[in-house]
Amino acid sequence: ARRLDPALDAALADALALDRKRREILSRAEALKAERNAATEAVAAARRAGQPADALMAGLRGSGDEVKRLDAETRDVDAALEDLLLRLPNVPHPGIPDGGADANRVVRSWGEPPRFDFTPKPHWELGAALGLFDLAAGAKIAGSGFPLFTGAGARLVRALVNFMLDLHTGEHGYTEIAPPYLVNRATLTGTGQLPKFEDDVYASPADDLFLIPTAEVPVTNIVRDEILDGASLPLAFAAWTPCFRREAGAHGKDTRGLIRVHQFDKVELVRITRPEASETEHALLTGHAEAVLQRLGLPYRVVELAAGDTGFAAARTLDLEAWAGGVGTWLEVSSSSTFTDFQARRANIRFRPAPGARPELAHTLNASGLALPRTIIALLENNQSADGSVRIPEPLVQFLGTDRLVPRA
RNA sequence: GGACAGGUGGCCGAGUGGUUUAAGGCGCACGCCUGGAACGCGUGUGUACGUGAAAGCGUACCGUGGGUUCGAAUCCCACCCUGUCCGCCA
Repeated sequence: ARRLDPALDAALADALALDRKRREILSRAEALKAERNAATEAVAAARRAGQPADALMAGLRGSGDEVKRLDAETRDVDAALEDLLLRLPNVPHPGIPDGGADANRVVRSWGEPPRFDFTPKPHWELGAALGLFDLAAGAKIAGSGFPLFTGAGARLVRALVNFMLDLHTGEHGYTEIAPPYLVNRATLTGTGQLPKFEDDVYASPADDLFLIPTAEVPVTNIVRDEILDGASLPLAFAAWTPCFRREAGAHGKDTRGLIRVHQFDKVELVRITRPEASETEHALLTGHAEAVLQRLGLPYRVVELAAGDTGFAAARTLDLEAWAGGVGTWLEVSSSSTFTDFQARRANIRFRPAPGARPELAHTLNASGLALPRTIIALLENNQSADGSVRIPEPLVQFLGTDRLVPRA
């Protein structure tokens, strides 16, 4: 109800009805199987005793048909119920605001948006003059929204990736992962993209594989169908991957330059935790993403999403929005979410709290740390000078080999 | 892509239609033994669903999904994965 979607109530009612039906059929099937097992055992006992069992066997002929019919019915109901349940979103965290995107609230901000004594340029103009990317070439090769970075721009991508990975693995304690970029259905179902959002991901139908929209997908699924040792938690993984998103219907507004693209690089942070730790883990995780912005000296604000603006799988999401001084807007460069046990239930991710104790569902969390194109936008636009050159933040200098990008003659 | 061999509990490994309640071993837990330990001996050792207040009872699970049968870890079919060799290839 907090998601303001009346269809949810109907779906819940359907699910409850299906569950009742399933239990009823299952009870009948199991009672029949218990009978059959006893009868079968009688046949075995007779044969062991050397007595003829033909009469017993003849009497049982055809008795499995009803079991088979009930099993088939159970399968059908199970499939219908599962499909329904897989399309239900997570329950919003009780602490977040009701309402849609207009109810989002800024919880804190860091840094000061730069003031310019000239008219700042948007990143697509800066990038063209600096020779950092060639969007026309990308469009020719693949299509609109597939950026092609060149020269120092390509090296800037590599520099950011190296800086972020070194920070998260070296100082924040993450284990680096280099995962597959194509994944199967079970994996995408585990993190919540399937079955509901199949239209949003690129696919290779001949193989029934999908290009990852985020490293969250392969990395969270590392522990799918596992029972983890409670003492090993929390798990913390950092992964740099390209991300592929169809962004169907997103053309037009806010898509200029690198703002919204079909392929982009991102460093992703994933944490697998005990349920009771997930709220403090969420704060810790968000801080790890914020550290990237702070080291780069990029002003940002932290926005807590209202229930109606929170994604399908998340219970609570904090967006990090960096100020972009050229286009003059806040750009989402990271989304830090706790999924409570939503993904863990779908992906069957459990842990044993203590030796010998029953397994429990873990909690999963992830945050971008960070997405590259918008970080590059903020970096270029905020650090520009009147002459079109761009100052490079100190942490990137060693990776980029220069502290200033200068327009080509 | 082709050929062959495999996939059994936390691990190793036996098991070709019903004495399987998955042998045996390792590991782990508890107990006995000991001044304490090792050794030895004994007991126990999964997951999910249904039912029940609970104890318990029932059902399913030997890569996955179907099938044959009164009955399947075992027989049949399809698929997935691993290994070895061949082919192709960065």
